[in-house]
Amino acid sequence: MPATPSATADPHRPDAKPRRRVGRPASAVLDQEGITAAALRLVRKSGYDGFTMAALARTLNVAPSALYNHVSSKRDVLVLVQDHLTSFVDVSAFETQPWDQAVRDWAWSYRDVFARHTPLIPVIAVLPVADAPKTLAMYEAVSAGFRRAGFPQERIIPAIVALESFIFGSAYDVTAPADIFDSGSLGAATPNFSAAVASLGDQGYTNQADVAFSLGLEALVAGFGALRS
Amino acid sequence: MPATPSATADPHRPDAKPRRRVGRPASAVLDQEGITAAALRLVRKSGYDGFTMAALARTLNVAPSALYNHVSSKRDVLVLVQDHLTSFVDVSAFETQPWDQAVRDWAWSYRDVFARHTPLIPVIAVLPVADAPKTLAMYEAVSAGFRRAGFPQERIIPAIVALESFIFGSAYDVTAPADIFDSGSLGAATPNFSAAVASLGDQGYTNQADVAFSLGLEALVAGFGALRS
DNA sequence: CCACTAAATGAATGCCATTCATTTGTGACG
DNA sequence: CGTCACAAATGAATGGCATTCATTTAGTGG
Repeated sequence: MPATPSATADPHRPDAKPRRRVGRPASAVLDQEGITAAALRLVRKSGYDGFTMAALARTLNVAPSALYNHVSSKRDVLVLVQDHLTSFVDVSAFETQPWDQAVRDWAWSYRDVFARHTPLIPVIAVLPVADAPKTLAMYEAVSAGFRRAGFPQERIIPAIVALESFIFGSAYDVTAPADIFDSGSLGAATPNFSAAVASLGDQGYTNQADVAFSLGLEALVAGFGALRS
Repeated sequence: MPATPSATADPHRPDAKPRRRVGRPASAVLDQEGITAAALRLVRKSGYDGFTMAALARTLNVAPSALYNHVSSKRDVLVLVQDHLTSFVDVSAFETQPWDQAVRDWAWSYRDVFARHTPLIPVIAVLPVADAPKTLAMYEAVSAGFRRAGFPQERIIPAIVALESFIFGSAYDVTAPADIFDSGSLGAATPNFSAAVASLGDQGYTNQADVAFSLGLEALVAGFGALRS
């Protein structure tokens, strides 16, 4: 039975000094699961700017170099976090709902999860699925839903990829500042754009991001729905 | 007449030593335009990994600290590069083609430009338009095209945002490795996904990215086209 | 003519990911 | 039961990075 990684960390006292003597400890302090959990906790608390290998090591009460016995790089840790987060994406609707509603539920859930983790998007987008088992499981659930809905085999992956691209791009929108469309002093030179922006009213940008996401998602669902046989 | 930034750099000889004496030079060596051009050249040659303030300074034959008289951070340089690149996006079809074809031409052009510059996407996606005049000009041209095509004012921005989200996400796909969907040893556990992947044949991934982009784009064009009055 | 400011240098600063030598414990093999 | 390979920790480098600051020099406005 491997030691639970929290066994040596005491969250009550902020002593935090790595008071462990040199050499292999009696029972292992670290493992990938513990590193992943600590990384996610750290990101939630300090954001991706505050997420450094040194800070991660500190929360685990360990020297930074110890991490490299379990992961080979910081990117490796991000991959672990990414895959873990993917398990929070809700694919259950593919079992319980008609195809179009299942896609909606999945897409919103997927966007919401990664809107809080946009620095992972460049990592996910080019990550081989073999390196991320939980992500692969999500694809399997979605693919199965598409097949049951009558999609021709060779359209399933392109449709999922297109949806995913839209989802990733939309995740960034959620985090954009509210005044992103204020043209400032240049507004006079862009009458059409400015008028279009003015017609939006002054809902928060998150809401605006939701409007755009909904609009695009409905178009994709409608367009792809027509492919079913 | 300000000095052209290439005047002091000799691309024939790789001497490269910043042999300039301390103190303000007779005529300014740097300006934002020159920095932007050099940054783009550097990125094309060395990629975003090789793009450091020190390397940029070296190509300009200048000490790194000199850059900070003209930009306030590395991010600032990236914003300059981003805005410059946006002027390469082709919006001319909005003047010459019917709306649907104009959107296609613009979207493909936009994707192709930023597929080679994906590290800029996190910057663009949350950048206020007021900080990027050429980007603003692109939005104006696109907005005008949508208005002329009969879009209701308040749908124009959401539609453009949705298209842009799809475009940014799709730009990442272009750069993904060819074997991104190989499930390796886990393939047995994901029959639906594996079958869908197998049905794709073995075209390169760039082509696969094009298939997905085309599929999604057509769905969005069709869906948004229905909004016109 | 003089003060101010702009634009360069070069020397720090502090942070970061990563590597390496070293120490110590564990488990497998003979 | 001993020893030997390996696993897992420490702590001290290493080299690179963006950025800052004091300093120097040169134009510019009053």
